[in-house]
Amino acid sequence: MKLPKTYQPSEHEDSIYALWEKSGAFQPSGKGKPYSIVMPPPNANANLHLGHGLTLAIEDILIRYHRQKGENVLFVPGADHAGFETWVVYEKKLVQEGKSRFDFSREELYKQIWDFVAKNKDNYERQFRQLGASPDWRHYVYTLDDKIVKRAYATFKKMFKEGRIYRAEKLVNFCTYHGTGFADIEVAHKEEQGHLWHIRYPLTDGSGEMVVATTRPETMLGDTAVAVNPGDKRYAKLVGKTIKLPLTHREIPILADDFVDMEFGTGAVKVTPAHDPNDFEIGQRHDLPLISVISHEGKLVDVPENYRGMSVEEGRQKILAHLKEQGFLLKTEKHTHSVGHCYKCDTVIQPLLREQWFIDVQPLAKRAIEQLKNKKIVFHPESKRDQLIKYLEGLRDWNISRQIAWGIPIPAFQNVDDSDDWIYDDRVKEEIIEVEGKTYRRDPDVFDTWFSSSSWPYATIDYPDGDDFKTFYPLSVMETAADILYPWVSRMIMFGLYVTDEIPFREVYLHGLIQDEHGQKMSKSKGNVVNPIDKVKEYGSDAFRMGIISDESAGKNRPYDESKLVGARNFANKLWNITRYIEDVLGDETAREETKPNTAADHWILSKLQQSQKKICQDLDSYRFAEAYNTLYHFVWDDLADWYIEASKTDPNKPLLAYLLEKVLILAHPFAPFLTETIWQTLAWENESVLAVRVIKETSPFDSKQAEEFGEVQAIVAEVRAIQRALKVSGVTLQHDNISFLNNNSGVIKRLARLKSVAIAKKGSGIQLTGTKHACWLNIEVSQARKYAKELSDKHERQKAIIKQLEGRLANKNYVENAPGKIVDQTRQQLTEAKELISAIETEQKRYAS
RNA sequence: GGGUGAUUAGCUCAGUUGGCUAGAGCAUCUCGUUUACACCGAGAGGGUCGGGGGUUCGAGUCCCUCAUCACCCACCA
Repeated sequence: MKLPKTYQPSEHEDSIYALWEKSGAFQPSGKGKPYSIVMPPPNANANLHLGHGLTLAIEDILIRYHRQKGENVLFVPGADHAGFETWVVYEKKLVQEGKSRFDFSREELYKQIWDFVAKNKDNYERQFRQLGASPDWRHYVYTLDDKIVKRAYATFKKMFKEGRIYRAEKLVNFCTYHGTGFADIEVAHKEEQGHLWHIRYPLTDGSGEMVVATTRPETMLGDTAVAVNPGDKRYAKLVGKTIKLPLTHREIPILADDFVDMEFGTGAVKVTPAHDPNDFEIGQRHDLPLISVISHEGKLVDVPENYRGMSVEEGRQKILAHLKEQGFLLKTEKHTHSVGHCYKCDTVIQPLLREQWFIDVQPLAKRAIEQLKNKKIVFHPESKRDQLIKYLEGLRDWNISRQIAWGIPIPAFQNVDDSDDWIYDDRVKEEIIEVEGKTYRRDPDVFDTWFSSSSWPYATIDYPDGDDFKTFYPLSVMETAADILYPWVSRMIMFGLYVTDEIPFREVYLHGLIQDEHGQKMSKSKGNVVNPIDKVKEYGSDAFRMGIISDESAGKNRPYDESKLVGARNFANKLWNITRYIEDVLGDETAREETKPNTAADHWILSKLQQSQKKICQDLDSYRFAEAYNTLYHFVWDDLADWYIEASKTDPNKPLLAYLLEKVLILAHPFAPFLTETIWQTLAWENESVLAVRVIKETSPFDSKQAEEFGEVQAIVAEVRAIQRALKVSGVTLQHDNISFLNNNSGVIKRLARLKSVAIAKKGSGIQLTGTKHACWLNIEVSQARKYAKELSDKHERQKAIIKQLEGRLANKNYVENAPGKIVDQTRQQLTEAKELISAIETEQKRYAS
């Protein structure tokens, strides 16, 4: 025996992977229909988590399966510099070392982080190999590669020239800890228990007061108006008058604006255009001045001296205390509201005025929405399409500037003498450039990472002139995590249409989050993170892959379940042992080209193979990974191992066994690439043959009538086993009146049912089987068999119930008239069979009763 | 405030256009060492498909409603 008793993944995986790479198995074949997937680039600097494991499992199953269909397959691997994410990690490291980002110039920081990431990048590439991913590594792309940066610049330039990108001073979501702005979508909103403070604002003319309600009293120092609804009778007379703002004594107008909700609070709103997006818009409509009272460091500035330099929270307390002292604070209410936080450090996001680059997204969104509505892209799950459309419809302009060092520098320069004069230029290594006799200074900011990754589907394959682009675009599938539908998928679609005039991919498959076993989100802080590489080491790469997809359903979050990995490990071992057995039986006889099914079992297993292969292919074509795996599992374990191989032990059909093994290895390959290739290489049935590039072919023909007859064998075996168990007998003989079917299958039945023999006899005494159309009986004394009467009577009851139900159905005129003829016939057929069965049971019962 | 998904066996989940007695894996229990495999084999038990209503000859599946849970979006001062 060449193979050891259990499959030891770690002994084979590395060398098998090396073999694949050396053989060129992962390269596009250049023949057949193009099929392409570009990997969502994982953060090059981070450790893999289960999400990566799932992503690669799904993508690699698709990729390997499409290779097996004979397609021209391109799988592009990549890695992400992950701008802000990595920046945060690096900054933490600096802090641990007692340094800070302020100790270095941006250029120095960029260089340091580049080296820092470079060290970790190899780590993740190795881990992808351990997971069995089969990309063409020659195509490896890093998000800071020249071609990606150039593409980002080309897009920026096009948008800049066409007026799709503009520079403006607007309110930006700003994290005062990290010192950078964010796009709307990056802000993490949280429900918080806060307060609604009612503050008296006295009229300047002394004729009374207004009461405003606010959750952020500290911003009152930047108020430039009080607004009421134009239809609010309570305040109609006051519109046009002015307020004397408490604490600062600044005079501000009372104005009417539709935005104000009469029902909320007091119906009067303080307007702080520099620190609230709604107020900003009111300010624009009414031409109000902008007074910034919070700095980018989160301190109060441009305020009366006694508040200056305080943090927002300190200032709030101080101001409230003063308002109270001076009798301006009318009341304090509890109030829950949603507050934006930095998703990394949890600092409250401040809307701050800042000049940034924005993309005018609605025109881009419009095109995307059109294509989505026309179903030009297929979604799995389908429901995500409408969600995406809704999102795009409400999308506001996208802030793409980030004030961090780690990222792609924005290729824009500002005239030092004219702050409104911005030009595009890609000489980003220069801080100062001269153009047409004017001096320009580079924008110190970098792009939002998502800006460059929006071009990922075509930038990676060399748009516009590369051969890959011409062959493989649009991509076949974009497979990624459901939670980046908005930040990434939406933008790839918008950018793809804008830049290439085509949808970037034909289908989108979104997978859900893998939570911990209790349904909690996995996170470092909770300490419930599972490292996929640990699991690969524990159970094998294939077991990890099969286990992780065995519950997969598009778009659905689901808990991690280690027992699935154990089950998959056992399945891998089952396949291993099937191989050991077949190899042992075959010896040197490995011919398998011509299958000649002889027995009912032979025909039956070929029919099962055909059904299973068809089902697996259909399931994979429709992204039903768990179903496909399940079909494979049951074909291999139940049909092949438990029935066919056991049946074949009496008289093995060697070419057929060899044929079945090869077929199974091919079918199982996308699910268990290492195991199947290891087996294939160990068998060495063909020289220089790599399983990974073999294609799925039509299965061998069989006779379906004979295949069906194996069902009788199974029925007889099952009943004999049941009787023997019930009566605790063994060594019995099955007798029949020279029936050819039983003669033909006697060896198999004897073996599977653990009989002493199958013999010909004249209708004799003993227990007659009731579950088969063939008359046969066991040589067990009726007296002894009486013990079996209970089982028989249970069986009788069950049959009676079935008959009653079927008869009832057929007695229902409406059913017979309205149900399709096929269904009604089926019911009649069932009734006939049930009656035959019950009469056989009754005959037996009478014999015991005597 | 808006949206999406979920609710099926003890646990984790399938159940594709409504149609055999609702399935699987794990767990539990019984029996078993038989030319690969105890990471095994043969079996068994376990479900009023979240509640209520409706459509239909027929509903886990379609419609309405209620409840619970989860997630996402949102500029409610």
